[in-house]
Amino acid sequence: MILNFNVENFVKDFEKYCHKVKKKEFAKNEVITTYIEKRNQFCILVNGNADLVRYDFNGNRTIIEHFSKNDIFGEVFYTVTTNNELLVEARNKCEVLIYSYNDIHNKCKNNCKFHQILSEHLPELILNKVTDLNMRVELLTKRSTRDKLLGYFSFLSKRNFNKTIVLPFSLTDLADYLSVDRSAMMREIRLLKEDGLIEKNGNIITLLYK
Amino acid sequence: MILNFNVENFVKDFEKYCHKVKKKEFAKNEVITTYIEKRNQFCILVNGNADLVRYDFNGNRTIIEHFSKNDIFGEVFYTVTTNNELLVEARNKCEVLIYSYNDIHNKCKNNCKFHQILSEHLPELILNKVTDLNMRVELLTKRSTRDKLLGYFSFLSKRNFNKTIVLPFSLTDLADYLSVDRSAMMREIRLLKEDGLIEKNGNIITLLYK
DNA sequence: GTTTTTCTGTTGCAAAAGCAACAAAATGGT
DNA sequence: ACCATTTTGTTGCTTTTGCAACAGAAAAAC
Repeated sequence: MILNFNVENFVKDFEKYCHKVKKKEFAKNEVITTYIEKRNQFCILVNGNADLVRYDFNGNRTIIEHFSKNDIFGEVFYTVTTNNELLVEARNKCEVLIYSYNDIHNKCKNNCKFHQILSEHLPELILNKVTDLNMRVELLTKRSTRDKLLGYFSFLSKRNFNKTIVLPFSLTDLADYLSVDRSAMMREIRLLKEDGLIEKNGNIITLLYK
Repeated sequence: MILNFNVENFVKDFEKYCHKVKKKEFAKNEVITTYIEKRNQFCILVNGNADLVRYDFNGNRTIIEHFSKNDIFGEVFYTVTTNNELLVEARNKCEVLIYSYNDIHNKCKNNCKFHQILSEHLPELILNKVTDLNMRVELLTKRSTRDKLLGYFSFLSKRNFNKTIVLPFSLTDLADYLSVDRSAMMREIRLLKEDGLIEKNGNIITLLYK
């Protein structure tokens, strides 16, 4: 996420600002929060990697969003419309700032700086989510696994101004993110290599076209 | 879209508020705006139906969003990440309020009421887009055409508190919205009927399960 | 009210994606 | 350094989806 709002600085001295905000640690695979109970949590991932994940009734797992350092998540950014479980799971050891709010739009009773800064930047933060979501819809509406892969690779490539990209998660997770079968995706990756469109070395991919 | 912000009243007296805002009419199939050129348009659909549509290189058409009376669209709500054409097309005769802004977050030089109200409600409006987008991701990540159909039907059913729903567009457009092949979708609808899960009469569908 | 166009519904066939299962490689934990 | 677990890569087979083509129904245009 690219922001004018400097999350890093904001997070650094959070204790100065508001004592209602807690920093918590999570081990790998721990559930950081769920989007089903209405606990109104707003979270900042200070360190580590986490995924917003949905499990459906058929046992399929879908990665809705992937979070890394300084990413922001919580129920403000996801008005739940689903019946399925929505969990944020720690991919590895995570440090998270958690703030439970009643109404994020209204000022904190203490009128503290944390909330002041937060509500000032909320539109910007939400607009960033919109950008991510639009990208995701863009990807998911592609008709074939091949186009989803190429679409995702070229998104990462453009964002980092580099034909060589490092996948932010495992191939197993990539399949869950693109919402396709893993083995079919592996087959397609092999065909992309055979067609000379990409080179692959572990989770490092180089685009050879254009 | 369900809003606290009363679009209808807001729109009614827009001339009082700001002379920079223009009302335009569009005939069926006319292009209302495109999201490629950076003209920074913010639009309110006063009357009619329109779709945000993408055409990809294979000629596939995807309906990204469907707009009806009082819906709001424009580039503020869609930070473009794509190479493809993104068009808003009038489905039938449309009346649209169009406002081209430099920076919607800053106040209008005239300090007019239009912009005051607009920027007050912008977070709310954007949050509504987020809800729509999350629903869309939810749908698109479903693995089969059947699940996409059932997911969409039950979304409409829940929203209107009714087991009987009226599809907001043609079956051809529904396929473009769910991002599946039309004939395959028709086949699946037939199977849903045969399995006794739905009843169908034109574009009126009744859910028979649960 | 007639013609033209779009939409619906269906089908046979081809292509793509999903499923299940397995071995090898890599990773993580202790 | 070892063992247990997860991930990668592959394959044969099945199921689902997409494509092309067409006829009838409905809607729009004139």
